[in-house]
Amino acid sequence: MAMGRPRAFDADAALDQAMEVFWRHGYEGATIAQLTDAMGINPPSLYAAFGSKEGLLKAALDRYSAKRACWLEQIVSAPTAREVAERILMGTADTQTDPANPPGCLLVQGGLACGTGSENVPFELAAHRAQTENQLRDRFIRARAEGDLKETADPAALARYLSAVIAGMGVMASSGADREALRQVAAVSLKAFEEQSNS
Amino acid sequence: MAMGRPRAFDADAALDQAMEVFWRHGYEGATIAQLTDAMGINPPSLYAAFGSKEGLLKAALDRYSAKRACWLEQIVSAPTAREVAERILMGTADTQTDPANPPGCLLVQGGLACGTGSENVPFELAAHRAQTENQLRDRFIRARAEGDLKETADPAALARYLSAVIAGMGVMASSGADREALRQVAAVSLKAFEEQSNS
DNA sequence: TCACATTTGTAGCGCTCACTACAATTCTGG
DNA sequence: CCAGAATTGTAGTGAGCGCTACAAATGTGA
Repeated sequence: MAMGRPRAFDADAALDQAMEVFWRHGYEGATIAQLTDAMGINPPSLYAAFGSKEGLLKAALDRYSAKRACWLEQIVSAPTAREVAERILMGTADTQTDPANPPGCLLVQGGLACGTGSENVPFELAAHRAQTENQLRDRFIRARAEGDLKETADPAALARYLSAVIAGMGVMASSGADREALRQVAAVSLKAFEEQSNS
Repeated sequence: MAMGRPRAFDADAALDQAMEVFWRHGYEGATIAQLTDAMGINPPSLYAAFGSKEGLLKAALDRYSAKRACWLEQIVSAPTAREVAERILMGTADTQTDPANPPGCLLVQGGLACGTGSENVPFELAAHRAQTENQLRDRFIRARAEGDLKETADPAALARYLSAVIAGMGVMASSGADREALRQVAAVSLKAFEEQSNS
């Protein structure tokens, strides 16, 4: 048996470039030509490795989520629910205005509404956003069990709330809001949290 | 002088239909064929009346904002800042899940990131979103002057916060969140407000 | 009634899109 | 060193995009 010509590009590095293009232009706004240019490969290589434009997006989303997972681990390991909220809100304000990346969040700007033939792209993004919300909810359930959140607090509602604020910050960042503006939003959001907290 | 053949369609009614298409599919996802079908006219009529696809979007956005303006007037006429916040949050939860419209908000799903040639579409949407934020800010400045908000409260930050939460609710609604979920978010958001309020 | 101004419907323009056929290239197993 | 397997670069493919030329239709003013 022969094993064939080896791939001449690094799939993860190429995915990082594709991620940035989707992030900046959205799924429908990103063209194959832009993607292949950024990835430094030709269309046949792209299709051999990822199957389709949508397949490439899914791979990029998985990579995005994988990177994000470590970051989230750090955040939910904070000692109290209030501190989890503070870290994720302030952290979001910083990462969404990090000049190393396009402004905002790939999971928001990637595409909330798409044309015929790409109807499942928005669902795909939503599924990834839900990961964060679920992780927060689980953390807050634990926080309530530990007496760290009031008995009357609703962990799922709090997680959903943070998820909404984070998405909203992404919308603001995508239209040019600066870091200070996002931190202000984070600071106000946090006040809603302190009311539910025992710490 | 002759006045020419009169237009055979109602521009506002046609704009309502176009608005819905942009709302559901986003700017780039909406095709001229879908738009003309929904509007009940042919392409030349569309281009004679609105100039271009982007011109049509702007007209649809203006109409969207005009309708929204009355609604907002009602809201900022509430007696206290806290009640303004409650009305706009709960009202948003309802309108963004109104089955008469596509879910979410046109100013969010219309297009946060677009491809080459449509770079100003996201800015256009952002400008319309800013109208709401400015109106809220002005209302909160007044509220603080009236002693209705604490002296330490920052009207601009509060308006920005509400604007972010509303955008975040739009993101959630676009991916299928139901009315109850949005109301939960609204309820939690409101707690951040009560802390700044004297009523 | 007739010249003129404007809209309408038909048909199709050039262009770019996502995607691929194909042959040359580059590797491994024997 | 060669046969086979996989990737690479070139050069397109058909389809759908935003948009428009053109002639027929429909109104107004003189």
